[in-house]
Amino acid sequence: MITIKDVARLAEVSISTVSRVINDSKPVSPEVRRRVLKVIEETGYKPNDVARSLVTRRSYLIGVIVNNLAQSYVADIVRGIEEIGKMYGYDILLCSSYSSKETQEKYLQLLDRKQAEGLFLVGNKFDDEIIEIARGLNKPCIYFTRDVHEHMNHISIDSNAAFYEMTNYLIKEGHKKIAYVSDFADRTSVENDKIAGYQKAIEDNELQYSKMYVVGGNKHNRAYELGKTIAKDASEFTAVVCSNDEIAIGVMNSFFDNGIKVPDDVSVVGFGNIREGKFVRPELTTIGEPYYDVGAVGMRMLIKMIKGDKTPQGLMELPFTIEKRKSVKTIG
Amino acid sequence: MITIKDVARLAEVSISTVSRVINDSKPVSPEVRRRVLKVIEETGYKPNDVARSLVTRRSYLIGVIVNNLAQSYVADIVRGIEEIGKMYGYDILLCSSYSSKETQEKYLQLLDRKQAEGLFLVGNKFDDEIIEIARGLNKPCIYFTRDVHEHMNHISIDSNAAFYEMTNYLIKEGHKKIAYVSDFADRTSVENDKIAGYQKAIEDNELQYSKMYVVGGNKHNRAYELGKTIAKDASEFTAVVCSNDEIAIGVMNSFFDNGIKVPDDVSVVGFGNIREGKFVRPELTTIGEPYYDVGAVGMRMLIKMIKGDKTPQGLMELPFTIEKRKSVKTIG
DNA sequence: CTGAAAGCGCTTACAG
DNA sequence: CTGAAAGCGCTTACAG
Repeated sequence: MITIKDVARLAEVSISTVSRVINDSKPVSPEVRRRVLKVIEETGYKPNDVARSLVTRRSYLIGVIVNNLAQSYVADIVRGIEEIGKMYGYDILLCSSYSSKETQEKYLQLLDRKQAEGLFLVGNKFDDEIIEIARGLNKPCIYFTRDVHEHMNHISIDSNAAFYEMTNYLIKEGHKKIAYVSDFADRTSVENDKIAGYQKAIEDNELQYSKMYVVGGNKHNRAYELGKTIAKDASEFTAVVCSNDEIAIGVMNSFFDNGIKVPDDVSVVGFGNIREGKFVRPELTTIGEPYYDVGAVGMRMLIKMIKGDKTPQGLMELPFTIEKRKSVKTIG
Repeated sequence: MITIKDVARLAEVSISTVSRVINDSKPVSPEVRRRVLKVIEETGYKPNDVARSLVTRRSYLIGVIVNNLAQSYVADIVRGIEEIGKMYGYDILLCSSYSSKETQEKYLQLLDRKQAEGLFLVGNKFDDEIIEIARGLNKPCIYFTRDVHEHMNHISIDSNAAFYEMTNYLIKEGHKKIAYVSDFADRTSVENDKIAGYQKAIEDNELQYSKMYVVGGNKHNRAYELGKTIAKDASEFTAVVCSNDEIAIGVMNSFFDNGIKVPDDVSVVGFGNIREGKFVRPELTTIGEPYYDVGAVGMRMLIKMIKGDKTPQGLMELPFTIEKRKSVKTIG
């Protein structure tokens, strides 16, 4: 391995001078600069970032802890983080925890030891204990989740408004009997927001009907199973609003297999705009969160915080979109 | 920031001793060990991995360059890499290049400066020039791609055998007229393997019919467009073998929108077993590559190489599976 | 079992 | 504009 010392020796200058030309940190005479550059070129010397990091106390490493990279929205957020990071010279240390608290804690410690300058937690649920450990690290930290926590910088969309708007859209399309499918029995604050948005739309339009189902898990499979039950009630409503796209697709597939046609018999809408929603037939109408932007905006916030700006605390809300596709039918 | 020096001072020992108890590298008397541990506990001291890395010349960092993290198979491979890495204490520096040669090169340099101990390139296509730069880094490197390169450690499945077996499966189900949809006009060696496997099955069964389409791109959209053309010929065959799942789903969707029923009118099969294949209706019958294993096996190879084992060179083949689902019909 | 010292590859006052 | 020296936070022979 060739070091700054070798370059200095070969160029017949001090290592200070080599450092200066590498970093462009202080004036160096053209002649000397040329000599150093030539040696660097010839030897293929590359500065060792570990050594540099030790003295500058900068790692330019951002730790990203995700629950499951395979979820498409997670990949999109990570992409946003990464692209903005790249613009500012930050790199990503990726950690997938698969929702294991133990793994999350291990990674948090690791990121600390590796001198990560900032942290992202990306996923639906992080235990309060993990949040506390993360805070204890005393690093800039941003929390991407659908469940809001206090004391944390947080990026999200206004779920209440989103579900209000989506439900209103269904009503405008002529639907009067609209059911709702929730994810868990023990609701997160975000889920409560969603339900409240849905209910407000029902009430504002003076509709009577509103039926609620609970999946009791976020696996596609659970929604599929529940879908069989919902299918039996299908004559009671013309549309169903689902807490998220995974559920919506599970329900749609269950309908398909039980002879209920979407959207002819029942319209289905979701939330999240996951990639799969465009692959299923009919294509799923859903609420789009700007995941890439969530990552990008979060990264900008984080970089600001790393630079010492204390201002961007608290919650940041991004705009949502209603992705109108084929799973909703206009009723006469 | 609290350092090893602080701990040493507080515990009234030398920093050497502190280092020894942290790393369990040399015997330390129980009494002294207890004292040191107590101080560590009280101060919350955590070793600085950057400093440690500088002296040990170990970073325990593995650079992973992917083209697109949003592809589900990439996420699965990364998962395999990460989980095995975690077992051996290696961490992942994630770099998404989105197929940009410039970005790939930049990341390669970066990973070198960060002292990454090994490299993964994950994606369909990497330019030869990039491969050369990667090799020039002189680090253990593993290449995950569907296009085989010489001089590189490579993990894949036997595409030829996979397509042979899949086509035979269709024939056994009674299909006699089977078309093939290829991805690009300028074929990769893997694509040639696939086509050869398909053709061999046709020939071995003394079937006459074999029609070939070329998508000319790997976007779902392109396959959808081509699907319209294929739909017009639909009476000429009863099954179509697609080069990959993205194409298969594009074709299926095009069939759906053009009134061709899958599998009743035409059976469709793909390759890759991407997540979306289980979400579409009918569920896609496809060839499964064990992506998680690809990542895991690759990581084991890489770690071996890092440890100085020179043996695991060249190509490694993993078993494939035929995922029989709903997009194939048995013909009388 | 323990400590003093050298050194990993850099950056950065400081002095000239 | 340039160099000698100190130091970042550790590990590891070496000596005792």
